[in-house]
Amino acid sequence: MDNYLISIVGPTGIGKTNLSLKLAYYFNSEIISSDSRQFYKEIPIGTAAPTLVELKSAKHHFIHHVSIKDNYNVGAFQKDANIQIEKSLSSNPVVIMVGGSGLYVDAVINGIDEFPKIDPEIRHLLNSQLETTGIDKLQIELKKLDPKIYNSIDLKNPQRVIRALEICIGTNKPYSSFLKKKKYKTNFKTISIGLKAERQLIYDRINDRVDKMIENGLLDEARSVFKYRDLNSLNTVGYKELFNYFDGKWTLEYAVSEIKKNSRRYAKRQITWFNKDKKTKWFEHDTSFKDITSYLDEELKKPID
RNA sequence: GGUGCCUUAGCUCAGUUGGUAGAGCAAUGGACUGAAAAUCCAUGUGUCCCUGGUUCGAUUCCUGGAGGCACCA
Repeated sequence: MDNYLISIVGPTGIGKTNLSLKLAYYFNSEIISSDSRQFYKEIPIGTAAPTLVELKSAKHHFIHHVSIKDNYNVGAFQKDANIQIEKSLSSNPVVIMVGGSGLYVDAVINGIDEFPKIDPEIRHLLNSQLETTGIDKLQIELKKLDPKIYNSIDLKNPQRVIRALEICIGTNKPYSSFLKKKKYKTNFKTISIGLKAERQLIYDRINDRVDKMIENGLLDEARSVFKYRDLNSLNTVGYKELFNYFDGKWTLEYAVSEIKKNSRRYAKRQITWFNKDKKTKWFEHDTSFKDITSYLDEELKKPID
């Protein structure tokens, strides 16, 4: 039998974790998490990470494996995940990947170009330039350093402009020169399945889940990382809003309703992203487990091309 | 029971000296190569409470009704 990565995608709160556990049991597989916030060990509640019991029911990777203080990103994840997937596949031909971070999922499945490490000071500098002189100056700078990328990225998006610039400045080469798009080779085939549901149901579940997080101690968790609020890892739904409450800027009630709203918007963006991949097979969230496994068993039987 | 004010988008409200309407928020669609639970772009949502009347034409003016709020009994 060939090696397979079964990737489970879908909006937050729809039941991906639960399905991954059942599939891990069914295939006797290990689980790779592709959730860019469940990586962080300090923030399990607000990121809806699997519980200790759930973590014990199957071998998990990339859950709580780094600290909010670490500078972790897609590139690092892609490398780490590929190594881990190889390892896991050596003992079982099927490995499960589950998570809602589209870019991270994509990096593992389709690859991502390599970029050299850049001194974080450059980004810091560019960010303060953005504050003082505005994005126009940065756009002009980018046009000079990399006219090719200037014509293809979203110039109104400061994060995109700054990323391209930091590469140009840090490497003395245009950002676009790193976009090799070379053929990405893995020794596994990917089967992608998605969970979907009516928008209203997704939203209702998100709202309920936020209330449960509060009951389960999200406030204490957020308070415990409050002093690290400026870290990128904490620019996260559930924390950034509570930080405003701790500051006295928002009431708790308002902060909670903002968490719900931002989670809803996040779910919407996830749906947009995952809809792009036409190879994903979508299942209603309440599809029976048997229907899902019979689909997967069929796919596993197909000859690899 | 009386008097006054209110009723317009999912919500809060603006507005039309009479020519079927617009803000904020919510929502919706989209983008995405190391910040991605991030960041960015785009888009509207309508029995203008009901009923008659005046008028070429009423959401707007007038009559009656319903609901809400306030004050007075």
